[in-house]
Amino acid sequence: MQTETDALILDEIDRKILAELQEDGRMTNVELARRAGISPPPCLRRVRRLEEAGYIKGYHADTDGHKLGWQIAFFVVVGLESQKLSVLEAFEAFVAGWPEVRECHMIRGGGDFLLKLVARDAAHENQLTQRLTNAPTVARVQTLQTIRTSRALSGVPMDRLHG
Amino acid sequence: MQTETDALILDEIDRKILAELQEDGRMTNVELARRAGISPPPCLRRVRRLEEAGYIKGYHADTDGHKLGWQIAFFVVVGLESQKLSVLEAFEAFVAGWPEVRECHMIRGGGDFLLKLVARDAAHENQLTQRLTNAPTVARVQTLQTIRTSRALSGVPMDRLHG
DNA sequence: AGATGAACGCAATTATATTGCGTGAAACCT
DNA sequence: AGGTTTCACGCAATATAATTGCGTTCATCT
Repeated sequence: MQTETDALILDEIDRKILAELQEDGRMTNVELARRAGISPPPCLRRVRRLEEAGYIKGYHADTDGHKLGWQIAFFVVVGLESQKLSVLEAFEAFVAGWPEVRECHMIRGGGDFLLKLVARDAAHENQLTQRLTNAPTVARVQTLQTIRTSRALSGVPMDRLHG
Repeated sequence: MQTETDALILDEIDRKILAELQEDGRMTNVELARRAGISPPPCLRRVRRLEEAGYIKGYHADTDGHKLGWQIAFFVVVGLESQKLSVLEAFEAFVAGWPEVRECHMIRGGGDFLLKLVARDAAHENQLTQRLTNAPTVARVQTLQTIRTSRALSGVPMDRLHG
């Protein structure tokens, strides 16, 4: 789950395991083995191997943000005044301290970031947006507020892929 | 994990459980109970209750897309020609069939979507972008390609929140 | 005070995870 | 070809964990 070593050669069974765990990360190994068509011990060994090689980075419960009081999810495209690495990294470090920032992607072209944030309500969202706008080195802020999400799949497609 | 009924009153222990499972969704109930400060049976009952009430929507393995051959992750802001509900829903249905589309968010303002996609390589990315550009009712396409992701947290902040 | 309901924890049971080991198939020499 | 090494499998045994049943406690309500 952590060591992140080198590349493995994955076969059909490994892909099936990855697909199943991507779908239901809490499935028992017995059930997983049944679906993969092998017995539990080798199935568990494969899972461990995938974890140790970094193909599986972790497991997470998918919680309902709305029910937990986070009414708003929004994306922000942030443009910085500089493309210098030190400035980019400073910005990443700046938002790293905000619990509301759930994702931070550096975007091609230099000096731009796409953030995903959550907020408890509109006032909170405004506060966060303002904080970004007023942040040092931030030149431009574009907010994309989510109205509804029709799809939110975890991971990657697990069909027809190489090893 | 499915029934999605009404709202619950969550206490400190529930929040701790949610926080822990958000962080490590495959933790054993014994360990979870230890961290939550209660014994395993009531801990399991709480987890079931959270699942059944929809606070936990599922569990997923977090796989390494890059290692699995999905070299590129990118976001696309799509503008449609119309804001009519039928058109919006048709677009959602259109992309719902693409395995490369991992997220589809309708954005405030009407007629806009933010998609997250993965692609095996640059050619594949171009193909996907072209397919979107040429899609019926699509008026505008803006691609935001991810260079690197410094943060990708699942779920929501679990501190200082209400029930 | 007595009744009611909710949540706990213990103890017992059932199921799962994990380890050790022998076996067979395929790849690899020589 | 024959011998050897490697690798993954599955069985069987053991260690852990999940789950259930039940009695107790505590807070609330009447």
